[in-house]
Amino acid sequence: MSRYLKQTRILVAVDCIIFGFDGQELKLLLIQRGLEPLKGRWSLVGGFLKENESLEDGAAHVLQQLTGLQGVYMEQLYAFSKPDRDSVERTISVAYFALIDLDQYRQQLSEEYHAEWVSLRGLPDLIFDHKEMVAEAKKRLRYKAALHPILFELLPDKFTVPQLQNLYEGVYDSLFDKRNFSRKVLSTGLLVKQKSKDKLNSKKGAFYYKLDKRKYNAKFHSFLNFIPNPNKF
Amino acid sequence: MSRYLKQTRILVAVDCIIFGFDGQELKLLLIQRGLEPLKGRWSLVGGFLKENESLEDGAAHVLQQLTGLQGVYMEQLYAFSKPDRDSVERTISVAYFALIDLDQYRQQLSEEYHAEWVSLRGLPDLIFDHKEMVAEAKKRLRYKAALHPILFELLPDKFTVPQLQNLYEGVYDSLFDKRNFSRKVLSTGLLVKQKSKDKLNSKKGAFYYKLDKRKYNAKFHSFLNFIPNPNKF
DNA sequence: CCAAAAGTGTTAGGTTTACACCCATGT
DNA sequence: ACATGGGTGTAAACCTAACACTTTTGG
Repeated sequence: MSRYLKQTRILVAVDCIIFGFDGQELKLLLIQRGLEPLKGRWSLVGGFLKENESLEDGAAHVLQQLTGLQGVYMEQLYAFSKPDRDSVERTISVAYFALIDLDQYRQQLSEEYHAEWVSLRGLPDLIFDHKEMVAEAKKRLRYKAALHPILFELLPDKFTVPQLQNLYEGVYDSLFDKRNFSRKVLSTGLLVKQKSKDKLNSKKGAFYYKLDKRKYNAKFHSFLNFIPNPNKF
Repeated sequence: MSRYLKQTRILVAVDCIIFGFDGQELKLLLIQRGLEPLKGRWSLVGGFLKENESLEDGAAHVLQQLTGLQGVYMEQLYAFSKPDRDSVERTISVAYFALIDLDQYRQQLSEEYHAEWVSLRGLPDLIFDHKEMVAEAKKRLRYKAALHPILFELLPDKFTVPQLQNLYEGVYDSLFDKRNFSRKVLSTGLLVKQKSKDKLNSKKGAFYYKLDKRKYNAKFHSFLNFIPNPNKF
């Protein structure tokens, strides 16, 4: 293979903003950095792009290494490229955000990486421009969730409507009317009511629902308007 | 400065999908490639990222070199990274799309680059994965224009409502009801009616409008819903 | 005077919001 | 029996879409 002459080759990294929901609040999966410099400081999960990998592959590898999970929802967020963003060497980083069902992932939290789920409020300091990346990811998540049923990716297979509302309220840091919320959600036809109830969060119990995968895939790109007054956000 | 050891450094390019509107239809600014291989084949405008440049800077430089324009609307589209996407050498390319007022740019079309405005229907073959980039850019433009007043960036300072509708109809390849369209558009409060009329396109003449820059900036990120039945698209 | 494009109003249907009470059950 | 959270209905305001006729003027 020939090459382009006299051009600068640059390190390319992938960083993943991994959101999870524990039923109460939104969390981020962070690690304590393993290499010097800045060893021990909090950081997003990431890695350098390998010779024969696409960015999508790279992001999937990063996630799989850390969580063991595959087939997780992931989306390219943005390519960050300020020349001095990495203090060691010039690196551009393409950030991806991932949504994972925190329940499905209770395994070893890869001791090896000192990974932890950290509440989105009160994040610790992060290295480089990772804080900016997280801010962008939050913005994008809010934007997208206002229009598309993306937040289901954060929930387990079976979930209740109050749980779902809780999640939306967490993401938008507001309270929604439960009558309007459940009507809107159910009217999409995306949910299939189950016979069983979740009895953990109330005495009466709340019915479980499952996603109708077929309709979910079909309507994923439709504009659905789950939250009231979206222009407030 | 120290460096990361044993990591692969990769060529990083910036490619720009430049949309323009000539009053009739949407066009793309393409060039005939200057370097071998594939010399003379149609290509997006692009360049390699320089040592001390951010991607945003790189994209702005590319655009400025070709058109002489600055301060143009631009947005990062996506980082394309298939290992074999460039047949010469592995390169990742971060694509940006730009919207420019074709009138404001009637100058030399930089003979030097063999640039041309090409109609979006019936594009020629493009090198590498540039066709895919264009397809993504079209998708993004439609998506975004359904929600935000982004298409004004393609119009001259003064424009008429029928011209604006024309543009929307071009982007969505459909016809909209002019009564509903003008009501929606005017109800945003974004437009300021001028005294003068455009008499080129009709005998009666159509009033010119200008953007209220203040309100435009304020409402740019609001959800505005300019087109009917957005879920059709 | 005619063709061509601009401009404008109404109504019906649907969607969104605000709001309050009853239900089931574990303690 | 009571506290807790789950579940449901209605009416008013608003928004969207469908639809047709009049105006202006250059040729």
